[in-house]
Amino acid sequence: MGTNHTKGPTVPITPLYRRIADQLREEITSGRLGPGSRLPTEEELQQQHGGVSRNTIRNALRELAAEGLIETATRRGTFVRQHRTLTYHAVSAERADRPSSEGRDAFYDEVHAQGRSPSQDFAMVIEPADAGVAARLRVAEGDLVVARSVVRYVDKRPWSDQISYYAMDIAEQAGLIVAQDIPDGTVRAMARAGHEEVGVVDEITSRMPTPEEARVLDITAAGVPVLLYWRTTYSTSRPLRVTRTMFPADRNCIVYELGELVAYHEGLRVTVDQDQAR
Amino acid sequence: MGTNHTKGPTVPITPLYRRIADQLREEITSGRLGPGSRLPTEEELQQQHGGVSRNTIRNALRELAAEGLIETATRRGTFVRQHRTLTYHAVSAERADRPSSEGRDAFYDEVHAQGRSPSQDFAMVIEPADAGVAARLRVAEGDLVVARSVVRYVDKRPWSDQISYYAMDIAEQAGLIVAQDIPDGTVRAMARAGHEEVGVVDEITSRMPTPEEARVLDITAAGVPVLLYWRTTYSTSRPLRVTRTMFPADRNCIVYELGELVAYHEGLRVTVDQDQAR
DNA sequence: GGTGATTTGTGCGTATGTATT
DNA sequence: TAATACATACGCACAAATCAC
Repeated sequence: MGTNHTKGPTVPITPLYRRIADQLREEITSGRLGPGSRLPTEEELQQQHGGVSRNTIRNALRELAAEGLIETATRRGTFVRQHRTLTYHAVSAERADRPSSEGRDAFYDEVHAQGRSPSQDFAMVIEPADAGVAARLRVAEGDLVVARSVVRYVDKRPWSDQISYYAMDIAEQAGLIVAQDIPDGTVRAMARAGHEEVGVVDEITSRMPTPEEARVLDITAAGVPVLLYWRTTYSTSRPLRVTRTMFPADRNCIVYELGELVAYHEGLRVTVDQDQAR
Repeated sequence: MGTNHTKGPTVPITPLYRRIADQLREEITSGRLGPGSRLPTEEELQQQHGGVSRNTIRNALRELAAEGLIETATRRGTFVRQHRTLTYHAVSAERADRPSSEGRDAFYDEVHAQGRSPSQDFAMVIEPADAGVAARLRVAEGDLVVARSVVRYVDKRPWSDQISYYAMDIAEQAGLIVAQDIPDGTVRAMARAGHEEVGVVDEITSRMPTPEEARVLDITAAGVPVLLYWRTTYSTSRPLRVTRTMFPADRNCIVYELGELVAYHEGLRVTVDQDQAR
């Protein structure tokens, strides 16, 4: 009540909780608090900073969590996040002479090569095209399109959420309207029906996930964005496919390899973590 | 003080602040609260939800801010963020027969074409290579490399933060150790010195910015990640250049156009916003 | 395998500062 | 100048999850 602790009559140009956050951040980025190490408890932090209120400490911690630097676990404490298993998701540039099969084989190969176990959930629905899909597929908004979705897992952990859209006529001709995975790949199925992919346009951006997206991709920590990756493929005459893939950004990296890369492949394939650890 | 408000004896499976956030999110995503529109004040929200505490409302709002959905301004209120000027940053796939000049011309053309004014701050320093640069450039960590950095602006607003690294010997031969922009482009300068870029490896990822990065890129709102884009280029025998570019993710999109795209260019170039608005 | 202690999660209340209208 | 509305900071209480014994 009357406890006026006349402590800060000075003008704290930067707020208290932010100064505390700055101090902790420095501990982390400098390496004194390495990945996986535990921070002091909230109460300890209160005392270390001259008995500030718990809310102030929590504000500071929330700041760092939003930056993706730490994560908290009830009862266990607060920990420096480790951007561990930074398996990178390579997207090789598709070439006209080597069409991939919707990436499925590539995914399996990639994951198997790393000694981990891939799996996936598949679904097919027919639905009206929203604005984004309609514009890319060049159909009218609301036209029915075939949507084939795959959620991929590595060691039972969700890795990517992908959905591909096809115009009705092409889907019918290529036999894509089946509620199962197409072993051979939809790309080859379309090619057999006379629709060969000869060019692609990729759009890559990023944003924070919705709670639903975070749930699907098992993003538990705050401060982890998703990578949004749209691929539109074309035959010589029209768009064939629109694929929208969402990745948790802390576990993935999109890689393009273009041109002559003998010099690249000669050297050892270095998979440095992409500056995630700052 | 002894006001024990025996209000919630029930088990609120989802916390109160989260339910309030869910409700507000629905208002926004459904469009009832459009971009730019103002939310009720915190006090109004308290009343609308049966007189909950202000902290609870603020928790809900912080949730939405961290998702990039809203932003708050002292005294003015809380607003639905508008992912407005979604100018997209096109990165055309470089081809061996058409090397670009470090992107500078491309940037100027791109921005000018949209009737906006580009500008940039340039700097050159010689510094030891960190682990990421060293591995990509295939020099030893700590070896001195030439770093040429550019911060690009569109209408005086920061757009990207880019820094390119060159091995010392190549930089000397190509005359890159000058503290000015090279009008012709460093790529052509290297080519003249016998180091021609014939292949590139791009790595794209995303994370939340550090406060310093947010300051440089003028990212004021919470919940806005940055796109991290590494390009390593190769001659037939070795890595030539490592370029690290950082973009605010809410204003940028990286685009690749690969293969034959007559069908794409025939149709109007649709620049749909990339699902940023959900 | 339960019990208690620890630690974060949620929610309440209050006061004052600061920027803007 | 005054009022408004968000920002920061203090305090408290209890719940829930987990770890150690």
